[in-house]
Amino acid sequence: MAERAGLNVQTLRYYERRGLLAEPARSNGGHRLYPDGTVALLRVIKAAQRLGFSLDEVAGLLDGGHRRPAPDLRQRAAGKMAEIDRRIAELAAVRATLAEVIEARCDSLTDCTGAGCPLPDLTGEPSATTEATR
Amino acid sequence: MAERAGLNVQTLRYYERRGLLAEPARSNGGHRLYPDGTVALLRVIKAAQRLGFSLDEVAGLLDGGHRRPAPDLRQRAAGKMAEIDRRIAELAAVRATLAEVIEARCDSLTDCTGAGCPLPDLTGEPSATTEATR
DNA sequence: TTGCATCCGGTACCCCGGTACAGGCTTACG
DNA sequence: CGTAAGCCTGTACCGGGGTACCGGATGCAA
Repeated sequence: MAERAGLNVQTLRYYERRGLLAEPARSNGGHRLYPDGTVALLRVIKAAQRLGFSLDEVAGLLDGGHRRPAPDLRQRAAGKMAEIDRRIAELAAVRATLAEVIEARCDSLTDCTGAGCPLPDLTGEPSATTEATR
Repeated sequence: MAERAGLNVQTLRYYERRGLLAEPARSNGGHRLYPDGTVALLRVIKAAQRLGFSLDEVAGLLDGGHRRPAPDLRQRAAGKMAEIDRRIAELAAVRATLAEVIEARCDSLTDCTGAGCPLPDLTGEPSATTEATR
């Protein structure tokens, strides 16, 4: 199974523990007998992960989807998209600050000689300049 | 010290272990006596962290900055910016796919009835449709 | 001097998504 | 029937950034 799905055996068992895979039937000797469609299910799980859902969230999506025809997926996708937008915005802000650091030719975290170095602001330091400007 | 810097005491000791703070002098009884400027240093560390540097990277930046006048900071900031650009690009791709999922009105991860549902593609599933279209 | 807050070192635990290893049992193939 | 490959459970570990708890020692003020 693991081979067919391109996953580690331990990962399958991990998913089982996390509730993503139902406990499968067993052979007399105790070996897991996976039902048809398990490969497809695992691919769905990986796809959902790539969309930014955590394993717990994927478990919820799978459980919900089986019982109700629920518009849950759409709702959760929308929520996830908002979350991703927030993360993108954060990263964009960080990126902008890094650009300033580079542009100001900052040369040290602690004693930057560059003009317009944005580092003092970032530290929340109550500098003379900051005080004076308000 | 921890109180003045707004950090947990354990965090200070953790930074010491990680090499971000030099081992401070001790009182007779063994209590740490932090030198002046430690609050400022901790603020710098937090600022660098906000810029996306890991603790190891911050340690490197601090060490380097003390000895050489090195343009290291600029170089590393540029590298970090590229890294952040990559992460933003990944998130943008995920965001786009989520938008498709929402637009196609997908209702289930496993049995989506929406037209143009992008999920099959994501799973890497060798579907009949996919086969036919090439 | 006494009392209480705080610090000390050491160790263990948190989240997240897995991965590895040990020691033993089962299954499939020849 | 023998043997090797593969599975079984249980437990421990990875990385990153901390946090919590323990028993004991210290520091400072009244």
